[in-house]
Amino acid sequence: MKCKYALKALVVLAAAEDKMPSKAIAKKAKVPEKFLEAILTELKKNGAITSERGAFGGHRLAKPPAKIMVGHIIRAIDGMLAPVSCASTFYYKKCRDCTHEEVCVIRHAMLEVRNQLSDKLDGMSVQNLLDMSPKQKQKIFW
Amino acid sequence: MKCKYALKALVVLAAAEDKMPSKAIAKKAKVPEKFLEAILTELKKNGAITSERGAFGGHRLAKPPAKIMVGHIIRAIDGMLAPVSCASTFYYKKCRDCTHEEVCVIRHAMLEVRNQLSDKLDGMSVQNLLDMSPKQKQKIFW
DNA sequence: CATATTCCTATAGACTTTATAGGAACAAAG
DNA sequence: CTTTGTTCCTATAAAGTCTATAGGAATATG
Repeated sequence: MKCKYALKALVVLAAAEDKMPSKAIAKKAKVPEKFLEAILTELKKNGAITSERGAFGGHRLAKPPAKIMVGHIIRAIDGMLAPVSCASTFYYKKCRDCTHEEVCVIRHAMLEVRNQLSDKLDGMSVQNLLDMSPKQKQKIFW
Repeated sequence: MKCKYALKALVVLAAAEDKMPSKAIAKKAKVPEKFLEAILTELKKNGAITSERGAFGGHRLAKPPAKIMVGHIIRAIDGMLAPVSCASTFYYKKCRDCTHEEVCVIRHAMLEVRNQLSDKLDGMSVQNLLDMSPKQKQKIFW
């Protein structure tokens, strides 16, 4: 959910013409307000969005939506893409239950899975998401 | 872990020449005994293995390892492959936060992901896992 | 009957998920 | 300088999932 909410928020921001307060994003994205606040903070830390405080403050994308990659966001919010930590590039960690990692058949298999997954996810941008929406005036994304 | 343990148990059984008691599998696979017991029960329900009770009982594969698919096992143990339930084929469930599923951009994107994932995982058998192990007498899989 | 095993049920600690609540810090407008 | 609308920060918490552990009933063999 958290990850999904993050992506929804980014799509809303990508479609918006100006900065938006979290309340407005929450409404458009149908995400619990306070929960979204925390997510936006994470997205900011991650460099995907920027924010302005105070009255008439709000959030906006930090870069063009075509440069914000879904894989990057998922890693920031959810953690590793790989099914097992020993097959992760960005969150590598040794397994307790395998001693000969070089020959571990589970690891080899899961490396293949993780590579395919990251190819897909790192090649998919927020702009791509936006483009999946059918062309119409009243934008409904979900 | 659970899923990984299940796959490890299946690889051990695939490499074995005869039925094996759970204790022996646990040792070879380096999986907690009692936990493995529960997993083997699930694998049996799923049709991947058969078992015999009593002294000299044990577990064996229910079919040739080339016909036991990793995707099938993961679904049985972990549940859906899809990142979101609305994009799952076998575990479909409507999201609360999306009303127009047909146009939902998140769902469309995650459908692509789940399709690639299931192609990979449903095309990978326990035999394939076994074949990833380097050829040598003393079989060490992990 | 003794032994080795699967099978079944219950329990439990730690962690993750999915939030909610309350208020401090900040910025703009009147 | 007060009001209003924000972000930002910290704490709390209910529910669920994960990762087992424990104990023993049922079953099969010799």
